[in-house]
Amino acid sequence: MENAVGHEIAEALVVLLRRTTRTRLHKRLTEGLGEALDELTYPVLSALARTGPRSAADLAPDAGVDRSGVTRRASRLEVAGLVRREPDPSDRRAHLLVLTDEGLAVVAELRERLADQIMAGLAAWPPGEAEEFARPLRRFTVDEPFAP
Amino acid sequence: MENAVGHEIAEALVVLLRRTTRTRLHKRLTEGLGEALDELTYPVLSALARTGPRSAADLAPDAGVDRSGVTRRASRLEVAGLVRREPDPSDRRAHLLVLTDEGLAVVAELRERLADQIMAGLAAWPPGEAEEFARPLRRFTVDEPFAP
DNA sequence: TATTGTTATACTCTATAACTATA
DNA sequence: TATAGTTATAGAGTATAACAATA
Repeated sequence: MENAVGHEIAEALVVLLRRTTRTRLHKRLTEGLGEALDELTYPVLSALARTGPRSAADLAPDAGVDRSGVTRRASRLEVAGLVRREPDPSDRRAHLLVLTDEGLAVVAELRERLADQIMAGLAAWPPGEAEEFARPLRRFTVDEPFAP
Repeated sequence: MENAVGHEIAEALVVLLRRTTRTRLHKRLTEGLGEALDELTYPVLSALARTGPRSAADLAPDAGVDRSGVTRRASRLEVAGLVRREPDPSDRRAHLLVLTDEGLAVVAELRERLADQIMAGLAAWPPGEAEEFARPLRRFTVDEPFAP
């Protein structure tokens, strides 16, 4: 077979990118953390934690929706007290979305859950293999796979 | 930091599982292969190629929708001539979804595209690293990550 | 004139619940 | 009675296009 490695990675990716993989993971992660937190609001919260306070327009590409989508999701998070809106000092048209203390705590909890979940799944792996896996996986995603 | 490896894999996964990653990939893969082929019908075609002829109910979990969703998507593929329905000899309630010759050709083309796309993105990697990455990635997905 | 956040509209896709036929 | 495929319905979420305010 030509390009066997490409095919092997491809097959794994198809499984990993299934819609149900994403949905299951997010459902499990956000379980019991309040109604505001689900598959839709999680990426907004997560992106905000990764990059710090940003406007909806800035956040949109990272959240995977357009700015109207960010508005809708952020409003749910705001009602739940996880996010607040602040005027942007450098642009009076814009608002900055900022994680509240409770929002920060929730993000920390989410990250712990995810990391634990993953390591639990890899518990049967030989020692050191997880580390060896993490490095190229990280590089693979940093290369912005399938970017436009 | 506690469980650093878990956190590292987690961060990479969050990026990889973004809705836009999935959408972009499928859009690029199915480009120019006819209107019937898109993000929705691709998983049906792909699962069918992986497992051989199956009923809609059987296929549903792999396609990530319920059986009514499989019916809708399979009907689009049938109109396009990529899939045909055959009576199930062992159960007269069921129909088997079968790839046509054209469907098989399209799947082969899709697989080539995906594998090429991936290897192109990894072209800058040191020799042998792609192979080292493929093995644990495959194991990771085979372990049914985040299964119920 | 362009871009901000927000909202209303039209559209797509889904799961649910029906339905008939068969196990 | 339960399960097959299919279809209609209701609900959720999106992008698009508007809007007023600011750049």
